[in-house]
Formats: sequence, C-alpha cells, structure tokens
Amino acid sequence: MPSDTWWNLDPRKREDILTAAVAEFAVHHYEDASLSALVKHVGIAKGSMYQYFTDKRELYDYLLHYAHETLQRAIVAEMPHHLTPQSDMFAILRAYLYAIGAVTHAYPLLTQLVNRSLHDTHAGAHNAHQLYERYIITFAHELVESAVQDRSLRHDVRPEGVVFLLLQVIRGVMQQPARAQDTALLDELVVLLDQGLRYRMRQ
Amino acid sequence: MPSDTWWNLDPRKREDILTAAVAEFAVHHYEDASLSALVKHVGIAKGSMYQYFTDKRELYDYLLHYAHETLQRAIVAEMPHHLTPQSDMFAILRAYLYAIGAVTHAYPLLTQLVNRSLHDTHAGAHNAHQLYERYIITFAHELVESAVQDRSLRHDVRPEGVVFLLLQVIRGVMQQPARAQDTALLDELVVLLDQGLRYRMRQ
DNA sequence: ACTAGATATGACTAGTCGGTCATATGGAGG
DNA sequence: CCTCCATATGACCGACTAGTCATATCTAGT
Repeated sequence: MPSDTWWNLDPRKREDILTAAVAEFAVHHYEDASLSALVKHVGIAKGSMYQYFTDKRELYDYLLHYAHETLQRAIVAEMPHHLTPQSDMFAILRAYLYAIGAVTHAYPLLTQLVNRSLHDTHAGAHNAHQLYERYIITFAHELVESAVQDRSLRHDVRPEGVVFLLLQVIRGVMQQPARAQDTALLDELVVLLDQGLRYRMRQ
Repeated sequence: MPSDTWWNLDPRKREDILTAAVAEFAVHHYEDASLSALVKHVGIAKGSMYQYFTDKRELYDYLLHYAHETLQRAIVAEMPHHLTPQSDMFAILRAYLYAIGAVTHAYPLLTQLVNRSLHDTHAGAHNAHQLYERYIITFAHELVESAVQDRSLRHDVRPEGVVFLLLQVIRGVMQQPARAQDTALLDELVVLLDQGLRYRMRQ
C-alpha cells in the first residue's frame, strides 16, 4: 500500500507519477524498469518515490492493482445493459469480446502492462500479477456453468476443454489489440465457437 | 554465427555451455539473463564466451535458432507417418497437438526459452525470436488452405478467424505443458473445434 | 515571527552488468 | 628445445541500478 504521503499529494502530481510509472512498466519488464529513468521523466527526486512506496515491488503491485481495477471497471461499463447472466452464452461472449476490444483500444498502456505481467516470472513471486488472469478465468467458468444449466452447451464433454477454448480466445483478443478492433473477426470467432469449423451440408 | 573457436571446442564442453545457456535464458528475459552467472555456472572465464560469440545478442540468437531447429525436428518426428497433407484437417490437428504435448514434455527448457522469446519486446529487435511463431503460423495457414480445397472446412467465413482460432489453441497447448500431456483434453479440443460448442438435438 | 512536523532532495553506497585486453597457457611443427 | 599461433583467463572499465540518509525546504499552528 502506498504511504499517507502518497494520498496527501496534489492529485495532478499523483496522476503524473502514475502515468509515467505505467508507461515505464508497460514497456519494460519488472526487472528492467528503471526508477531512475522514471523519476527523471516525471521531474522529481528519486528519494521522493521512497516517500510514497517502500520499494520497487510495492510500486509495481500498486500499479497492477490500479490497472486491473481500471480495466475491469471499463469492461463492465462497456457491456450492454440488456444482457443478463441468463442470456445466451454466445451473445454474452460476443459482447465481452467487443468490450475487450473497446477497452484495450482506450487503455493501450494499461493493457500492455497487464499482458506483460502475465508472462513475467519474477512478478510471479507476488500475487498481484494474477489478478487479471483470475478475473478472466472466473468469467469463463461462470459463463460455462451458466450455459451448462440452461442446456445451451453440449454436455458430452467436460467443461475443462470449453473453458480452455474460451480462455485462449479471450487471451488472444486481449493480446492483439489491432485484431480486437475488427468486429467482423470477433463475430466470426463467436460463430465458429458456436457452430464449429467443419462444413456441413445443411446449416 | 558462432566463431570457428566455438566449433573447434570439445563437443562435451560445447554441450555444457549450450545447456547452461539454455537454462539461463529459459529462466530469465534477455535483459535479465546474466553472462557472469552463466560462465560461473559452467566454470569457465567470462572472456572465453567472447571467443565464441561476439556479444550477448549473438549468443541469444544462436540459442533461439538451436531451440527452434531442435523442437521443429522433434515435432516432425513425432507426427504419425500415415498422415498426409490430404488427410482430414482435424486428424492432422489432433496429431499436431499430440506431438506438441510430447515435445514440450521432452524439452521443457527449450520450450520455455521459445515461449519466453515470444513475449520479449527487446528480443523483437531481431528476427530470430519469431522463427517459431512463423513456423506455427505457416502450419495453421497450410492446414486451413488444404481444408478449404478439399471442402472439409466451412466456407461461409474468411480463413482469418479460423487461423486465429487454431493459433490460439496451439499457443495455449505450447504454453501449458501440463495440459499438453492430457490427451483426453486434446481430443476434446479437436472435437469442439470440429463440431462447435452448442448443444444440438441430433448429433 | 517562531516552531515543529511533514515532505522534497540528490549525492552517495554497494552491487551487478556487458564487454575489453594484456597476459598466460597449451599444443603442434620444425 | 624453440617458435608460433590458437585459446583461456580474470582483473578491470564505464555505465547503470535500487535504495539510503543527512540536509534543505515547505506549511500550518501558535
């Protein structure tokens, strides 16, 4: 947790630091990110950062927490209101992919920060970097469970494979912001997941 | 390219260095990987490494090249001989996923090295880290193209989405060696891709 | 105007890194 | 035994890092 001093800061200054920190950790891995470069960029003394955070790790954890919260909020806000947990699974999935597309476009650096954290072994020492991963996994699980109950999902396979498939599609969309903007592609993906890849005579 | 000195080396020594280097770069990102730690681990002087490679970058490129070649060879060797490019797309895909499962299990460190390189921004300055990515993309494209021609693939969608879907499944299997061993899961994935997720009355 | 506590500062420490190079060692041919 | 070239070595260099701390500055209460 940041210190009291951090919260006593002029909000504009706080935002400046936050923005610069996100940029630094979005471009570099945890170990490579440089506090020296960061403070120089913001225009404050290095010692000041240690008034706000006990060390680099705490700053990083706070950034991930902030990124996770911001992105999650934005995705929820982007989901159409008329959808309920009882809506068709594939309608929900499509809306979710659309929302991810919009949000990754609106917050490219936060997205990059989170995506990078998912592949950072060293960051794995702490929990914070898994916030987003857990969020996605939970979404996929709930989606599948709900679909199992209303019988819209085939029930001749364990949910495991279904969840795996959904997760990989969601991860792919999150990690390729350019494609996430291609709504036609997202539509096709949902159709393919729904109906399968194989050609059938009558469909 | 490594120097002549490298190739004049006692093969056992060469292998020791190679093994240690793979381990170092499999665990750490390019920037974090330490030549000092590496040579200490092998038991040679740091200067010696610079007799074999001009710099860190050349060593890394060589490692990726080596990893790519080894893994690709192993996957090809693992594919059943009775399959031809004309075989059913989903049969080929299943065999491919099986092969990846076997190979990632047999070469965990090489797999980790390659997977890490895919997410390394700095490594992106050079081409070597994309060897494997290109290999997988090519495989997916050829698979789809072949399936389009023999009409086993639905043709109401552009190949783009299909390739995306296949790539994400392949990437997921490569990056989660534990799951890649679960052949039942792999089977289910292929079925789901083939037939789709939705429940249908008659199937 | 004075004081006390909160905050800002940047020179400094101790450590690591990639890379260099003068020197030492080894082995083959004469 | 000597020479010559390939190879091995590790002290050393400059650059960079995270983190510290004595000191300076600021601000609010009296």
